Amino acid sequence: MARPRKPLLSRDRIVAAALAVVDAEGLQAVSTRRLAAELGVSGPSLYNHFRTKDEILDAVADTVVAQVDLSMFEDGTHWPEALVGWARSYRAALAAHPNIVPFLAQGPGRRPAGLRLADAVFGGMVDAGWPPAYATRIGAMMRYFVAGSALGSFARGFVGDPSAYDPADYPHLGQAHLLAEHQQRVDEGAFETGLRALVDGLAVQFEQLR
Amino acid sequence: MARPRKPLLSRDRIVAAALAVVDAEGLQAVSTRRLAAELGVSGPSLYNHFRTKDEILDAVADTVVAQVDLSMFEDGTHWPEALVGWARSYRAALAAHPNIVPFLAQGPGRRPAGLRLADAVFGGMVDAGWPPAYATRIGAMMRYFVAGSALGSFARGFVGDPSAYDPADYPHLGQAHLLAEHQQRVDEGAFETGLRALVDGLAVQFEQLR
DNA sequence: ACCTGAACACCGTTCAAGT
DNA sequence: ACCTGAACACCGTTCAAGT
Repeated sequence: MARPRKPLLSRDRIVAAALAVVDAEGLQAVSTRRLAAELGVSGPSLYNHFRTKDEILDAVADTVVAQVDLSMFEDGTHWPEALVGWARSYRAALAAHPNIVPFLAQGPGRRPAGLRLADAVFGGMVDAGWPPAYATRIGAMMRYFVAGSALGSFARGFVGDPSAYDPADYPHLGQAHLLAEHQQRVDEGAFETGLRALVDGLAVQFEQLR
Repeated sequence: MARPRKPLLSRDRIVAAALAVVDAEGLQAVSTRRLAAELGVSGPSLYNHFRTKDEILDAVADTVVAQVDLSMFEDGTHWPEALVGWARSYRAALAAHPNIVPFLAQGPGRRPAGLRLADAVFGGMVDAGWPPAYATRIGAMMRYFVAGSALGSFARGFVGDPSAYDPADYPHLGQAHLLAEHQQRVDEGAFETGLRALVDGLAVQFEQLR
């Protein structure tokens, strides 16, 4: 076949195929040969569009982060509400593609969507009256919390079998086997409670700065 | 050589070798052949001690989590101080081996050290007067925050080169290139500020429950 | 029980060759 | 410029064979 007169591939098609595989089967299922097969080409073809496999995953991560709503930092919303709305949108974007999160949260993060996000939060907090050093820390701590919550379910860490928790070893985990059953409710409840606590706690510090 | 009269390997030796490779060169540098070479045996030998490579990494993750200090939940420390001390020890344990964190935070988490940790926090919060549903959420949110903070540096996400931040694209990132330089201070400051906010915010909720 | 080498079905990436 | 097949140096894991 050699070179077709119209390219068979594009960066967008490759990224879409990679995201589909990541979502359906996880990070480890993504291989250049697998993606190529999915796209009807041979393995090395991908290297005409990306320099490495990691660059493909970087682009996938970027499209996920690009889904995060940042409008609340520009429309005059008060900072506590802006932070809450943004964090929910941020978490929703990551939770929609949980398998890419470990890659996303590790990488160097100089991806455009990540920088736009950092820019918006920082600007929003400074405009609201936070000193720049605090605005930086707020962006960082929210990323810790959101990435951590999207990275792996807390509740899924517990098996549904009660016999897994010997009272001699784990005296307080008598009800832990119920967590798996209510995984989503537990994780969302923890996220909301933590978000509330973070923002309430920041309000305390904001007052002390006046 | 076949079977030696004294075993060449042990689970502990394999785990120690894996942790050393993870720390020195990252998760992707860990391969069964590489570990075997490091231990002076051939690749398949490892399968006499672990069923899969993931089981080896599970054991590595468990030894890291086992370093976390849980004593503050049993010695009568008031809950806000207990939470702060525990979170610092938790973060320190993970930050000492950042490369294992993505694996650790993702896994099913039915590792003994993880269960002991969950048991201690839950028991400590219930003893302090928190309703069980809240105690669960507190354990979960702290894990989100600590894992997220250990997973990847926030500050390292920014390049040290000022020209990377075109003011037209990122109007508020004019100083962002300084972050890389002060990476550790920035990440630790964000962790401490976030931890303070979380605990202060929880105190507000604790009052409302009375 | 615990080690070995050979083997299977994979990887990411490079490169010369084709149009 | 953009595709191909062949090739290189790797993987995780299984298995029969040895003591």
